[in-house]
Amino acid sequence: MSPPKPDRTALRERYDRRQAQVVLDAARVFARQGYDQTSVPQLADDLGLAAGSLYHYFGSKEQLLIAICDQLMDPLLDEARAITASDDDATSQLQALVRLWVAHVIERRNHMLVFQQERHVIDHGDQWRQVRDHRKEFERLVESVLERVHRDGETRLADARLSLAALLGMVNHTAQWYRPRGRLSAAEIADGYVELIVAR
Amino acid sequence: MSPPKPDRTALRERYDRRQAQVVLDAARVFARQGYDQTSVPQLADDLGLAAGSLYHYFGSKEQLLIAICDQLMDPLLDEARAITASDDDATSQLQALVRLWVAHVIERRNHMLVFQQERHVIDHGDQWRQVRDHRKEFERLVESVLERVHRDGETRLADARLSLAALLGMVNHTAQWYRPRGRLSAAEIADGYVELIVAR
DNA sequence: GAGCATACCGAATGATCATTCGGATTTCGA
DNA sequence: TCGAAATCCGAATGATCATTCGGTATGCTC
Repeated sequence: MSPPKPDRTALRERYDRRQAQVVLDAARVFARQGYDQTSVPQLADDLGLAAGSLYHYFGSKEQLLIAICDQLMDPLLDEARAITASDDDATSQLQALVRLWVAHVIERRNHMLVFQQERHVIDHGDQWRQVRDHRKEFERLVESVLERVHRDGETRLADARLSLAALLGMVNHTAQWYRPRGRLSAAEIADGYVELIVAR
Repeated sequence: MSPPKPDRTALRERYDRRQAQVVLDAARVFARQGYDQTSVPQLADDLGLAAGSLYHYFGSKEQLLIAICDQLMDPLLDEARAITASDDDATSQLQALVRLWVAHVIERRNHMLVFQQERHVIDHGDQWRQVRDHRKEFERLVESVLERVHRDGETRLADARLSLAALLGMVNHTAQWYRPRGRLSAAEIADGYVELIVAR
């Protein structure tokens, strides 16, 4: 792993772009074959590279896995922060948040599948603190919005934490059944989920 | 793998019991460490056995994984069949089904976690047809009950298939957050889920 | 308690894997 | 177009793993 050294901006950008593309492609392969069942030479083959070349972009197979999780969580977390910082009422924030979230899960379906498959590594690994923290922060954002909806008397369930668990479950599960060109759009799915949680 | 040959019933039973216990223990270890990250010698060690001894009960590591999935799905499917064969109205059947299902997911939490982690193997492997078929049949049972609830005009969502996806997501996700001695009982959780889906 | 099938052991085997590295090739800046 | 840096290659390395097998220990049946 040896990214360009000085401030050669153009080179740096090319490197970053290529790296991001490798992450994207690797997510697709891992989602289908499994992270552990995919050897590095085989992965490189699928990406049109040689085994050694991958190590130009990633120090190890595990760091590649971390990069997949970062590519999933970082932009989601950024946008979620923006939504929850707005002045809208809690229920509107919840709807915006779930729409964003579902769209993200669908767009990065492969990342989600890898993320879920490797839950045990993420939960226990030493190098995984940042990924864990980001997931935790995102869940806390959803939780706090949901608690405000609850205080406004607009949740269906008496227990706000059960609402949270249910919402986490259904949204994240979307990655496993959604197919492009399906009957429902991301927004329709998201609005359905919100309708289940929120009392009208 | 050499189970007792003739009809020595007592021996056969002892063998089966021990085998089932190995499956149970293996599920716990795999849920924590991951199936691929757990070597057979290490697994054997955790079970208080030697590596070779495991092969007395299982022809391969993959067959052990299949046994874990069978131990999860088979009893669930049997009980689900009984519920959906009853004369109760659709909504009552749905509640009974979800209660059973949540209780099962909680009781066999480790199996569920392994099942979810190894989704890609189950989906694509050759020896996995039976596990796939059983999962499919269970989902169809839930689907058909849900469709009847829908026809009775008692679902919250206009789309019965979205209700199904949401329900599958939240129930299965329960394995990931439930802790024994938690605030909510299995039945309370199940009833909460049903409350979200069904219009009162 | 003799005889025997079962239950278990653990070192040996062969395959596979992640990673390394010396060098070939390509691309970029000037 | 030229030199240097970046990119890529792929065979070699050392470790790890699933599985096997020849053998011992255990405990049931008679």
